[in-house]
Amino acid sequence: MTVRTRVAPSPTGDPHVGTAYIALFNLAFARQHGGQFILRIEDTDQTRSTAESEQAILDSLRWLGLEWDEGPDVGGPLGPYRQSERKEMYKDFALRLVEEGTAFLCFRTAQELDELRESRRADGRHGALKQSDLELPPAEVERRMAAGMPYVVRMKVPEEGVCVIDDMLRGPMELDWGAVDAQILLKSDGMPTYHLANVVDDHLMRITHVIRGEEWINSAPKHKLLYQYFGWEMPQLCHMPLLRNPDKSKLSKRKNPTSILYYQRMGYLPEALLNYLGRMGWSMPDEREKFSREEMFASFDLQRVSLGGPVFDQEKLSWLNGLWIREELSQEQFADRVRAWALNPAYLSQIIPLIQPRIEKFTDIVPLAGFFLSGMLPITVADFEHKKIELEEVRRILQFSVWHLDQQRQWDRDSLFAELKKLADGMEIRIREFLFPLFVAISGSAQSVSVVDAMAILGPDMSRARLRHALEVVGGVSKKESKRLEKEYKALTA
RNA sequence: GUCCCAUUCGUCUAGUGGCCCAGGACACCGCCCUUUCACGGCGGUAACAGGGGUUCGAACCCCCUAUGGGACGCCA
Repeated sequence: MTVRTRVAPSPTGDPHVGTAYIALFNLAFARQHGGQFILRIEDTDQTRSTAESEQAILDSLRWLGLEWDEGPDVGGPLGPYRQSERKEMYKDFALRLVEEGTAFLCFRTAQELDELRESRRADGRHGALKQSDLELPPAEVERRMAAGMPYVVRMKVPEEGVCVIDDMLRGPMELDWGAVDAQILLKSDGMPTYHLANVVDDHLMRITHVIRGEEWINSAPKHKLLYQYFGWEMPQLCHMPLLRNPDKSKLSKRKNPTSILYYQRMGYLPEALLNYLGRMGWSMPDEREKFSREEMFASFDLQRVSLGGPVFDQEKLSWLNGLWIREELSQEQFADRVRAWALNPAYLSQIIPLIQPRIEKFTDIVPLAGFFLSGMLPITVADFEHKKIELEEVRRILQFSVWHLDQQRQWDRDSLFAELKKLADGMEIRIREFLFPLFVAISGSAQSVSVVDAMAILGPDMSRARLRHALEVVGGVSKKESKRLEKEYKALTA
């Protein structure tokens, strides 16, 4: 038995807890059955992943105690799409379907596609585009081909009827073919889409079980059809519930820290975080709350997964982490863990250049740089008093910064400074005044080391969490106000 | 909008037709322990989304409604 999950690097490169969540259940299931667990990083688009972001995912999973097996070599877990012979392989598979008549070349332009979808919607039909919608007169095809216009390979999809997908937890699910697009298999740049790569790889790697997030249910019919077209056996599918924000929406960084790196920086033990993820939608037969990876694997039973999307509750995670710290660590181990957490050369060497020029004695270190070892800072609204900036303006600066930094992909000090400067200029606030609330939010004080350096060291999720926390401390932004500000912000950044 | 998936205390969950006027955990509240606080111990508030069936009997099976979420890309 071979179980696999696929992970996509997030655009910001942060390893997502949802990734670890799915990986955990794949691994548990595989280990329980003495099978292999294969991890693949999927990024045929190559817009998200960099060598660093891929490495960050692998490192984070390893930190959590999740391991994976090598399996049959189909490019390895990292960047198989960079290899040109792979690209050719997928192309060959796609063309094979074209020859067999289950896929076709499509010369439609992006604009035409928009119009087609628009008219379908206007008619009140399903939005899905089928082969019949996409067909062009033969003469037009010839003209476009002769003109060297780009084309894609699409799979043919039944116009109507239902497709039954068997889910290990949900049983048979009936999906309507009418809602399924004639899916693109090969993009005009010759790269496979996820759907094609997914099916081809799984087959080559002899995957027998796929455990993935619920968001994939709707593409299961495409996958099933591809298996049929190729004449391959399809793996068993299992769709796990999605982790949720406190407001029940899909866990997202705008509402909740999602990066494993954040929980690391926050001082959670990997065992505790993994334990907590294991409690999301799953329970031990004896309902105990605290259990190790090995204990979980020993009693694992996929049927005990409950399907309601669990809310990721940091408070309960903290309680569990406290349990692990108190009950599982000797004093020696405790010391080792703290060293590994932050009192290590790699972390300290980032901080030292910032504080060394500013202190007179070592006892100055904690007052000046203690915020590097803290979680949420104990700040109050009084800390934001400033002789030139009204509280209202503080709120505006913090809110704009939160929005702006949410979209920030590069998280080094120079890009951060450049972006914040741009924002300050747009708001017509002098940078030194603009930065004041950020200093308080990030470091807890207006007299501190460079705030952009601090943000770079603390990382995106910790920085964002502190800014959001600060925004709450100064009274938050009402819904009405938020709408008005958003308009203003959009005008600024447009 | 269309399709799909889900729905037990605020949150995580147990529960697969009688053991359930629903059990545990976090959070919250109270008491005890204690020179403070925390830890720990004890106790409390608090839920089967609603309506119809099926059945001697329903949190559990079926249907409808509601609510939440997800998916509808040359993203994954």
